[in-house]
Amino acid sequence: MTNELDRQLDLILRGTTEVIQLEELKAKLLRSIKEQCPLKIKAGFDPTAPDLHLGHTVLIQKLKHFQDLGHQILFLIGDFTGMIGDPTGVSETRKALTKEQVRENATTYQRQIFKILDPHKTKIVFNSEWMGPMTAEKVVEIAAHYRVARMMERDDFQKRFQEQKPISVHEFLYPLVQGYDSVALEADVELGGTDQKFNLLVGRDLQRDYGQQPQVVMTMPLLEGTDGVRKMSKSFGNYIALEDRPADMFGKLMSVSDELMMRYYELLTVCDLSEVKQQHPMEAKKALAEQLVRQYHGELGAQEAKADFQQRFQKRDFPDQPDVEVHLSLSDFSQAQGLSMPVVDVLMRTGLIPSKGEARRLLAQHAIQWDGEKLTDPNGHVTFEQGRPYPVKIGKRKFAIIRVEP
RNA sequence: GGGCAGGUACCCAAGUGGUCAACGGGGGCAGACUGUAAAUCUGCUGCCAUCGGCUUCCAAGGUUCGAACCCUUGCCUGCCCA
Repeated sequence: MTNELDRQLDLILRGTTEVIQLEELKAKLLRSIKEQCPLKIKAGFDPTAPDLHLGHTVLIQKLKHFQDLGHQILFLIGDFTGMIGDPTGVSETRKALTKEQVRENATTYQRQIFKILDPHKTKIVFNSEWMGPMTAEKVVEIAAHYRVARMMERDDFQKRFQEQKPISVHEFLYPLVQGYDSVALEADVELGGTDQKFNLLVGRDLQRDYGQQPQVVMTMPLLEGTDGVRKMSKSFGNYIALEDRPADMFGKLMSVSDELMMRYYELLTVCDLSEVKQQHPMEAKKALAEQLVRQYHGELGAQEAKADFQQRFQKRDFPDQPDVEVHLSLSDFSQAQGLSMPVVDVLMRTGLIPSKGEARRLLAQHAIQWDGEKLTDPNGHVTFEQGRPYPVKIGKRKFAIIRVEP
């Protein structure tokens, strides 16, 4: 039995930042083994961001570990919490999600997480289930379980308070609701990023107050985004989404610094790090990109992405698949000019450039290659031959084909 | 309820009557260099345009030849006092 405990602990503790309390975890595991009763493992997710990225997978992989060990995964979608709003200060008015949207987002979640988790063994729950019908009386009662001073212990509250930035009352409700979710689910363990530590701990306190065994809290490191500095997040734009096109995913992974690559290896794979270090960094990076793309897009996607990458960037060739193909017709040209058009207009037609000003800039900066030749005149024109495809390269990474149809 | 401070481009942040499409930093984009590395260096970074024009500095009014800058009201945020 101790063997089984060690075996489980080994996998569970891999990569975790902190476990509160380790002894409690051991006790729970032991009991679970003895009584053959799986532990309830809870992790909460925001319903407004069904666009999962690699940062989320650190946590999901950990859930997977628990799942493989036979425990019950509770994948909580915080639809109720999501309807109130998000606790990041400078928010605009957020639209309440409709039931349909929530259901839709849930489907999107499933599509993504089931690339990692086993759908048959994963229970998806919504906190609106118990929070929705809750009376105001009950809410007040829950709120009475927690003190403002303790609330203010939370880092970001404290920081914002000191910086004289706004904190809304409902933001205090956030940790409370999240904590109450643990009560409602009778969670044994809750997983979260290190930034969630405070919220996770509130769950422990509330469970204790409600006469339950407090959950064990496990925090996972936050994965740095592609900038290598800030945590991966959609709002920073430094993320690699699970549903990024294979080529994009591959490309984003390749442009990451060597240092960050090691971090990704550490948190996203089970590869032996010392072996990785033996390789040439570029080879190692390609292997990483290939491995991750394969996980989310399959073998074929991985191979295509790799080939596309090598062609586009390593050989600097025009890719087999341009980003867009533009078809012009004779009516796009004025009769007086024949088949000639200002370059700026042509570039706009690709939709790959936000404004004509941007197009001029790119021209002035020698970033436009037309049919194999650099164009540098912002006021220049190009002339077409009917039916012939013209390859255009915009900057380093955008490719288009333009053709005049009869 | 009262007093005070503040709301400027994607973010931070200068500017406080004309020389402001608005200093600087971050971010982004591009070029050089490369392993599409990262780091670094350089340039660009409201929109349209050949000069030049057009729409911006929370919102709406107002003063003025002229306002991001002054006045009024409103909205928003923080602090202090009750």
